[in-house]
Amino acid sequence: MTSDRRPGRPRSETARRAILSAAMEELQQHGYAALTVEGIAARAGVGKQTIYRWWPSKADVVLDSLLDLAAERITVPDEGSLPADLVAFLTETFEQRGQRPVLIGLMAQALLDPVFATAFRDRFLFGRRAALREILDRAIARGEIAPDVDPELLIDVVYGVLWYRLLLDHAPLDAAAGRQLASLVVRAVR
Amino acid sequence: MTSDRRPGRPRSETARRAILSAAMEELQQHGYAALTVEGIAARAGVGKQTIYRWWPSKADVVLDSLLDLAAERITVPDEGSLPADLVAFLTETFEQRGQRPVLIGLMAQALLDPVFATAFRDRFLFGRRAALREILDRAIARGEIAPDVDPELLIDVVYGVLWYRLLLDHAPLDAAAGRQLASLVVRAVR
Amino acid sequence: MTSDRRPGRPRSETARRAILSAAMEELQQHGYAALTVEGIAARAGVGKQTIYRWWPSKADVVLDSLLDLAAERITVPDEGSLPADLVAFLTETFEQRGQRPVLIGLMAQALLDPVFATAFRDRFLFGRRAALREILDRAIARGEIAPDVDPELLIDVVYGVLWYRLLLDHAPLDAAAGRQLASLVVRAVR
Amino acid sequence: MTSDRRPGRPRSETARRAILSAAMEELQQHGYAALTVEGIAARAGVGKQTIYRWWPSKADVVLDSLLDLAAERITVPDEGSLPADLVAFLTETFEQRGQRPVLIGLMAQALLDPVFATAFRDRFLFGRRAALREILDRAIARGEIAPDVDPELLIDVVYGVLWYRLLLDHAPLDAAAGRQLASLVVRAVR
DNA sequence: TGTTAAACGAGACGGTACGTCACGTCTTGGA
DNA sequence: TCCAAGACGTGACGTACCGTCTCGTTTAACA
Repeated sequence: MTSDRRPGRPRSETARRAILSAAMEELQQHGYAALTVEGIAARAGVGKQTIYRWWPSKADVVLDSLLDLAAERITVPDEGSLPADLVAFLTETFEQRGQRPVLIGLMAQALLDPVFATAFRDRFLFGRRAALREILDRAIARGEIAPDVDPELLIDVVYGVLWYRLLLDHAPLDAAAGRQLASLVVRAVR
Repeated sequence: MTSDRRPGRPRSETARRAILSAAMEELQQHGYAALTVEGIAARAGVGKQTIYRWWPSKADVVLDSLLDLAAERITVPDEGSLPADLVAFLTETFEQRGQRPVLIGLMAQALLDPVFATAFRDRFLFGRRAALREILDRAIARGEIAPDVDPELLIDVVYGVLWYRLLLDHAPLDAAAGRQLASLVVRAVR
Repeated sequence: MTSDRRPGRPRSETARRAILSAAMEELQQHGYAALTVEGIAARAGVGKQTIYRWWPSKADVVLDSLLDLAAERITVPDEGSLPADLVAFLTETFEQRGQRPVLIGLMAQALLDPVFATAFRDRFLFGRRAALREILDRAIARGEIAPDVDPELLIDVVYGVLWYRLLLDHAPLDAAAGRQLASLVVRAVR
Repeated sequence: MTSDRRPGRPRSETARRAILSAAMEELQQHGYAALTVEGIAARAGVGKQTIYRWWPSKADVVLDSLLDLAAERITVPDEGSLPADLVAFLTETFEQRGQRPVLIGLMAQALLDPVFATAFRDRFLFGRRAALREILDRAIARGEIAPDVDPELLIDVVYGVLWYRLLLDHAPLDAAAGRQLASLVVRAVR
């Protein structure tokens, strides 16, 4: 067994955390459009180079902040029936108050930068899809979903509505909306 | 009846068209992220001021280009039944090949700039929603949609899936996808 | 006869002067080593790009400042005899108090940057040499300089001593030093 | 008698020599302007700290390299007469081909950094002056120099011409130039 | 048929942030 | 204690665009 340390001064965990926090604070206060690498560095008390050394863009910093925060929070309910699972999952998912600035900022960046888009999909969005897929797979096993319904389309419907409302901000995004959508989905798969 | 002419040299229609074309060409060639006002002006053979005189931002130029192109193309099918209408509407809507760079660019801008977001919603997105709403209202009148189904949620489902796939680019966006979604919606509203 | 104006907004004379003054002030206060383009721009109330648009480097700004100031000051004495001319020329030339920071800064830059070195030679140093050459040519015509003495070497001697003392700062650089050198040169050319 | 050893690991002579060589190689290849501490360290296979531990700046490294190389080479001729000594000294001194990049780099640094300027003067330039002074003192003892001629000024003349040509690079710097200057000096001191 | 006034092209302007470079210092494990 | 390695805070670099401004020129309606 050998030491897995690389030579040289190790990466500063203090700086890493200061950067992630600073990014979230700047974002919450001034919005994603006003977010700058220089601003993050200044607030974190860190050199710009320390940011560029570890993250290819400011969006990747924000994504890491989000993943750090959301790490523990993905819970897949297992209530025994599709309607119960869906309501539990969607009411929780739809109550992402405060996350809107983060999510639309990341999405904006993903739309402008294909490289980041891949990271965003793989590290964030696809994880959420997998959680929902688990619920649907259990429902399929129980025979709660008609065999001619494509579960991937159902996932698109659920997250489509979520993101569409997140982006347009034209309709409420809360537990009630989650319940309403859950009931529509249940109706559609019979 | 009065002359609506203002004194001075009138706005140049030539310049206007050159700007809209240049914007679309730049966008198609280099993507929205690389679009700059200076680039548009240079390609159009126009001074920057001429752009700023008539549009508040480059996104508004692109939106105008899009609306110019799409002006005639919003047709609301009326086939006599919800399934037929939906299939007609969605197969056409989902076949927007080539429009993706424009649409995701505008959406990115809308996410970053709340002022433009309003313009984008009011001048583009809500128009699309209204078309679908017309179809649904006719179906409701015919009794094809259960009374406890909120048509606005149905619209969110349809455009949610459309935009979600447009943004993520993880699943096909074509006539087949349109038909699949149409059949799911029909199933859900019974 | 046509207007020789180029199209577009003309160069701002105000900005030009503000930049040259700011450069000289910064240089006098903090020295050439601490001179930065950002510092000049900030003090002049000007964007950095306005400096880069017109000067390839900060050294060229300083050189322009120097030439602006020194424009009128090159006077070639004509007293009728080599000793008198030399004393007049050297006492004046050697009394360049306050210019030392400027001159050694420019020389340092010229040593580090061959492109600027050419500009410095052609626009400043060779002009000084030409003035002395005029004096020597008159002396040659009068037969005051032995024919086997190369006037270019004499110029090197005079400016060599000047610059060597400027650079090393090990010996006085004043009117007395000028007189002493003048008498040595006169002695050498007999 | 005590051991002059300090505790701990002794300084690595290997590293010292690698640093001096690397500095000279970088300088000869890319010029002084492109010389960096990081570049020297990388080429020498040495940590940056090892350089900073022993030298205050990169210029001091180069100065040490130069002094290492030039250690043995200062020879003061003693031919019995001023003209012979001067010709011998100047022809040798002026033939410093290959040294130009080193010398102008060090001079540039000295002009920008007063601390290094002192080191450069004391450790390099004044040693050269002393050699010439020895020759002149012998000539004074022999009565070859008129008593009203300041030998320090003569030294300034000689090194002034040398450095002025080194800096401007406008005239040859070779044995012939050395002989020409020697004959002018001899003429001037009669 | 000139006068008036706004739009036009060109491009310079004061700014902001970018991503990079090198500085000189600090912090590891190993010699 | 020194060494190689390399991360750190710092600060300036030169560039790209922003949105505004100031030129001389063009183009129409009005006088």
